[in-house]
Amino acid sequence: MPDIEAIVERLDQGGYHLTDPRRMVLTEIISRTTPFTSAELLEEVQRKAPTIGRATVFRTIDLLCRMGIVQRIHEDATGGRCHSYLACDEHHHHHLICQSCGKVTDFREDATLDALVRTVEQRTAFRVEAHRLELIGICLDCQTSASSERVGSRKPRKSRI
Amino acid sequence: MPDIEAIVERLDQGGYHLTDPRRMVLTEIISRTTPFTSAELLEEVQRKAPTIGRATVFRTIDLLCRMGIVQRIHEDATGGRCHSYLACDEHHHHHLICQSCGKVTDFREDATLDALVRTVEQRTAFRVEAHRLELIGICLDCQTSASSERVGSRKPRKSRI
DNA sequence: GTGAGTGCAAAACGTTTGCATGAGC
DNA sequence: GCTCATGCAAACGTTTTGCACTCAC
Repeated sequence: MPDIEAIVERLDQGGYHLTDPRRMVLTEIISRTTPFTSAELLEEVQRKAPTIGRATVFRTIDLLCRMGIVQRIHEDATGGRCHSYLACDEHHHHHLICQSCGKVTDFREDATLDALVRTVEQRTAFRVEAHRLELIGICLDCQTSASSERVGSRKPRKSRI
Repeated sequence: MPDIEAIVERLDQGGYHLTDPRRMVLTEIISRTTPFTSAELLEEVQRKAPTIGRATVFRTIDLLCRMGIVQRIHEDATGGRCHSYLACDEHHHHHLICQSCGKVTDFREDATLDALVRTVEQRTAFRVEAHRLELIGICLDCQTSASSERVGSRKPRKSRI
């Protein structure tokens, strides 16, 4: 949960102006604790402030990504683009994603992971410089609330086959 | 490295025809050992066989994804779309991605990871059902070939800021 | 006042779809 | 011959860009 004042400070230091649309988008972003798509953010921003243009929303997301305030959830090593974002603090951590409600929790568990990395390095002669770990499962809330109704069915998407 | 005969067999069993364009795209896909984007695949396929249409390439990728022969590298829990693919075997494994040459190696290291998962489960009350781990680093080849020239500069992309 | 930021509209992209034609079984 | 698959082009949704205007500093 980043602090809006700290972000404003950093914007200022970077020579960026703090405009009303910027503040609006920023506020909306950091209020979210689950990953959001640009479309969702755009919709919400325009619902609250219809005058704000699409481009501004995208430009603000982009700026915040570059500042490290927002993460592309699956920013990857191959250059592909993904469409989910999440505001998060800057410390190294991993995500625990609830597949039922989409809630994302952070966790840190680097002791075990470091051991794993060392093992893999020895075995493969790879020099590991970064890692990305995501655990996908069911959060406590969803476990209890869905003890009867079957979970495991993700957000329904265009089904084929 | 999947075997083309086995895939053809599975296509057949699924009632799918083995057409020339399909074979062409399939061959191209399984010959790749590093992740590829649809654009790269499309370009290569059309370079070798200009008559093959975009849609066919996309439809073939899609079909192979559904059959589990191709993985969306960052298919995610939030519904976003990503654009990198990789042909890979069906066993559970993780990817070791060379940030210098893009080569992807598989590894399995579930003992350590299982321990980690258990730790996190206890700590967070999350029930973990799946995980995704990627290690990013430098493969042996790139370590030796680039011992003088500085690595760390990824594929140059539109640079901002 | 000046440069950064904005809204708008249009362009650019990657991907999907509808449809008539063509190929596999 | 029946179906599945194809190529084409148009549609679609998302993101970026060009531009004149506006606002924060």
